[in-house]
Amino acid sequence: MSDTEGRRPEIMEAVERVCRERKLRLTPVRRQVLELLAEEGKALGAYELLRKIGGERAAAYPPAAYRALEFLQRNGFVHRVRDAKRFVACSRPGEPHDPVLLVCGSCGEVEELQTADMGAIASGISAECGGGQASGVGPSESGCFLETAHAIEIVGKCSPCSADRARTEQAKE
Amino acid sequence: MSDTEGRRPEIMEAVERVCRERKLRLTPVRRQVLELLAEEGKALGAYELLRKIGGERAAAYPPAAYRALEFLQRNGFVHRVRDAKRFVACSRPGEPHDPVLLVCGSCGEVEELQTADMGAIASGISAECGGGQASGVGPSESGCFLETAHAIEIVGKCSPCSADRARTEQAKE
DNA sequence: AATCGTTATGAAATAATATTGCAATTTAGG
DNA sequence: CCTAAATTGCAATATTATTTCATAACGATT
Repeated sequence: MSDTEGRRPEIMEAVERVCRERKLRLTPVRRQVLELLAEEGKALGAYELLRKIGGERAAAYPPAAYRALEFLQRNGFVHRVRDAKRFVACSRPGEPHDPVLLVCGSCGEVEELQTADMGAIASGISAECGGGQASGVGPSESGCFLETAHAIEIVGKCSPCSADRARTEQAKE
Repeated sequence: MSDTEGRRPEIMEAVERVCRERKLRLTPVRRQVLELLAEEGKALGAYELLRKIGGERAAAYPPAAYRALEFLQRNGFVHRVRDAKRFVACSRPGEPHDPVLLVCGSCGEVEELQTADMGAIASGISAECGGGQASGVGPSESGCFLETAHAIEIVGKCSPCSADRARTEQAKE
């Protein structure tokens, strides 16, 4: 179902290695947030994480979660899913990449596509879109927007939800 | 700068026509919200709109804005920019399309690319991403996620902001 | 024109998400 | 040990968004 489901040990190990290499401080809070995300294998909200971390007590202290998440994002261990207002463990921590996130508008499931070449995707999109409609876009332009893209979110409907809907529609008849 | 800047009359006319055709009720609040967005030609937040609509009075009544925006979105007259928590007038109201939004992470400027074929973009992306990394993705799969995509947001950096940064970096030297 | 079901609006309250500012502590490095 | 930088604790607050219930407007049909 998820990219990281059941991969907690693998992910934690990779992140620890990267932190050693880059001399990053994977403090207890940061580690715990990442563990929770890797364990769940799905996108969680900041307040969900807070509740899991410290029960009633920590729930009153949002900045703890946001700060840990900020660190994890900055270093590519976690991606922010803006559409769903959630955060998800990166499925390939340490291998720097710009994420392409598929967000299911029905169930909130997030899937992460891997690419090292955002530029190629960008070219594909701007070619498909004609390129002439929006100014300053497209690989041929200087200062091209897409060449500097750093995050893509696609909202749609995942396979299970599509199936659910098909079943529902059928039931109506 | 923006897709809709200075196009308010044109946009309003198109929307009014579509509403007549489809027997949609473009009530005063809905019209006003759309006019504001078309006039500004950029993405605005719900509370910004509230303040512009009714001053202090309406600022205390969020649902008015959200309900109008919901109607406008549902009918394709406005797009929601989730990343920026803003809303922007559609540059081609009435021509149904799935939007591809380019959001500048620095200044919040939103540009709308036009495409009638989200599927082609999706194919491009999943081909570029290998398709094998994420399960259930890619045109070859049944129940493919991307074929049902209905919104794409790309966060990056617009040309002016890229230029700004270049200048700043230069100044540092 | 009266009725009726649907759709839209008014209003208060509250939920959910996110940030700011400052003080205290911890850490890494010299 | 000492210092500068990074991190954490904590309170308060800002911002965005939704829920609930009651009232009002619309429009199709009689």
